[in-house]
Amino acid sequence: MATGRTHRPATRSRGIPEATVARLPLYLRALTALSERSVPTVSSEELAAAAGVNSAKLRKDFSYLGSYGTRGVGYDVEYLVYQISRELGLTQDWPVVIVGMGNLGAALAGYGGFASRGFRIAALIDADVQLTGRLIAGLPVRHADELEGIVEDNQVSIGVITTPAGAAQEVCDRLVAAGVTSILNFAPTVLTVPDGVDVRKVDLSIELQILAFHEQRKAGEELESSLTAPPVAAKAVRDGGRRPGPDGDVPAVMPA
Amino acid sequence: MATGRTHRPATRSRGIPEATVARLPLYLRALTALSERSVPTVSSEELAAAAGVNSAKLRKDFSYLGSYGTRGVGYDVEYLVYQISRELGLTQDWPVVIVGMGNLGAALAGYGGFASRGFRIAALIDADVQLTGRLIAGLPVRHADELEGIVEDNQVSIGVITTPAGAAQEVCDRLVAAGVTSILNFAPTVLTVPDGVDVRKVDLSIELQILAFHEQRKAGEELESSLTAPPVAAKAVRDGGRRPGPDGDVPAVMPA
DNA sequence: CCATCTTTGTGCACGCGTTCACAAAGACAT
DNA sequence: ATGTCTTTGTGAACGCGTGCACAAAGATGG
Ligand SMILES: NC(=O)c1ccc[n+]([C@@H]2O[C@H](COP(=O)([O-])OP(=O)(O)OC[C@H]3O[C@@H](n4cnc5c(N)ncnc54)[C@H](O)[C@@H]3O)[C@@H](O)[C@H]2O)c1
Ligand SMILES: NC(=O)c1ccc[n+]([C@@H]2O[C@H](COP(=O)([O-])OP(=O)(O)OC[C@H]3O[C@@H](n4cnc5c(N)ncnc54)[C@H](O)[C@@H]3O)[C@@H](O)[C@H]2O)c1
Repeated sequence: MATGRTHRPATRSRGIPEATVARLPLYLRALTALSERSVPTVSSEELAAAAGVNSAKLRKDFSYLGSYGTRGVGYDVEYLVYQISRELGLTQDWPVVIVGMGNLGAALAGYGGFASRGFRIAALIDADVQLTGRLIAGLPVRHADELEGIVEDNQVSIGVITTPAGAAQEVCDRLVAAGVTSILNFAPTVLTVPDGVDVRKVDLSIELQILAFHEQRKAGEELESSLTAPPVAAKAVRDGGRRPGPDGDVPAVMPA
Repeated sequence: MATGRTHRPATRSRGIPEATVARLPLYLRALTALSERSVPTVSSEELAAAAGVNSAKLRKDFSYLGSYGTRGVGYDVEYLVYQISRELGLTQDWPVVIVGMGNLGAALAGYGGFASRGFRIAALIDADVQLTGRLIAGLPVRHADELEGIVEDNQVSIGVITTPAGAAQEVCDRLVAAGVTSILNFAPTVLTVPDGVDVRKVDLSIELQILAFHEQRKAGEELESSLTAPPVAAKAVRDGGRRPGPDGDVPAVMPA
């Protein structure tokens, strides 16, 4: 997964561990699906399976929020959806600006998963005058000159950067100066920000490189074992035991 | 990140901690930039700053790879680029398929950061016959029926999934059955895969929710400190402090 | 009201990752 | 060579996150 993380050391926001916060959206997604199927209650075991985590971990995560379960029964789905939403701050609207309306920015602008969680696109911004005024996902692209005004007028506190790497720091600085305090950065650069500003990064290239590392390692082990062990058909190894392993694979959130 | 991470317990791949692996691409990026500026050597302090990490951490990370530095001088940039590239498996070509050529898939297909690291797009795949044959980033979209053949013919071991969530597990199963052992998933679903297959996920929505959480917390602290401090006009805080109050929410609806 | 059965909430131990702090290694000047 | 100065490489301590295992809570049935 993708993501890197900002430098947030022992902050332990209001007692909720960072690792737990990162999983809450996962639980919320699973719970929302259950809610849509009108399932009234769910056990930690079931929900954990749906979210792809260990049930003990899930229970401990929920315990940070409070005692919302009923022993012998499980958790009330609707209630939990509400509690987690509230904890994550999703009961309110978060105006967001996207800066850099190239391929990626346009894809994000049209992404439905945005609005469905209370993230409202306040504006799409680009420095290219050719793009100014053009409609993307129904919204007109605004010129970068208007950035400060847009952020201030709309009380935007979250900014998404999808400009080329070279422009990212400058855009970031302007966003922060205008009042943005949370940034989601897709440009492959390290952003420097003042204290109090959160930055999370998504870097596709890094994700692929991590996969490549493990891929290479797998190939290496294969080779090794086929040298040590009697030469089994390589093809069989490639197809290696494909059991529907219950390995709940969680992605990427590393402390920085 | 996008992070979180795979459940890779005591695997400690060849002694290199997972956290270190996740940072190697970061170092590589910084080193590549230095290389392009023809900088011959770099100290752990400088490189750490460029990569946005602690210098002790960087040195420890490198120590897992071997002793590539020179005391009193630093690290040889070119040599380190090569060593890290080799460790990550970037000295070879990795054929990749992208499945689901919608907005996001198209953006990824055109992304330059792909090829620049040895990730070669072997094929773009979509189930929509309307798209079949259409050129995206210079490559023709192939129909999903061809998936297995493409993967086998090109020895593809890395697959990228950018289909809607509902189709992701099925696509994943087919990729794995055809021989793919590493998957980068952009669909908001938990994928179940056999042992030996790595999955990393990138979820924009989760990233935004984590930002929202901290954003809310910041707003809460703001409010708190202005309540603890001499009673400034509460009204001013409500209206002036631009974020809508975090805790002034609806009272809890208790479950049965 | 009591017994039984299910499932939560958590104490505890363990391992990984981070960071500090410093000895040792080497470059460089004299 | 010898001394000084810089910077690496790592031992050690610490803190966070994870998962086991179980007591307690509460539902349910008789
Ligand atoms: N396309 C992908 O799949 C992908 C994947 C991962 C990361 N990224 C990164 O995301 C960023 C955007 O990628 P892309 O493919 O959309 O690039 P792109 O070139 O298509 O779009 C970049 C846009 O940013 C605009 N821009 C440039 N400078 C600006 C400024 N100062 N202020 C406002 N707008 C500015 C440009 O006009 C352009 O429209 C890049 O940093 C890229 O490395 C892209
Ligand atoms: N667009 C974004 O910015 C964004 C951001 C984060 C996550 N995502 C996720 O990425 C995925 C793709 O998003 P999108 O906006 O590109 O959606 P999209 O609807 O534009 O594209 C999806 C594509 O997948 C194809 N498809 C559907 N079923 C398929 C199958 N079985 N095999 C092959 N192809 C199939 C469709 O024909 C379509 O072209 C979604 O799961 C979305 O939730 C998107």
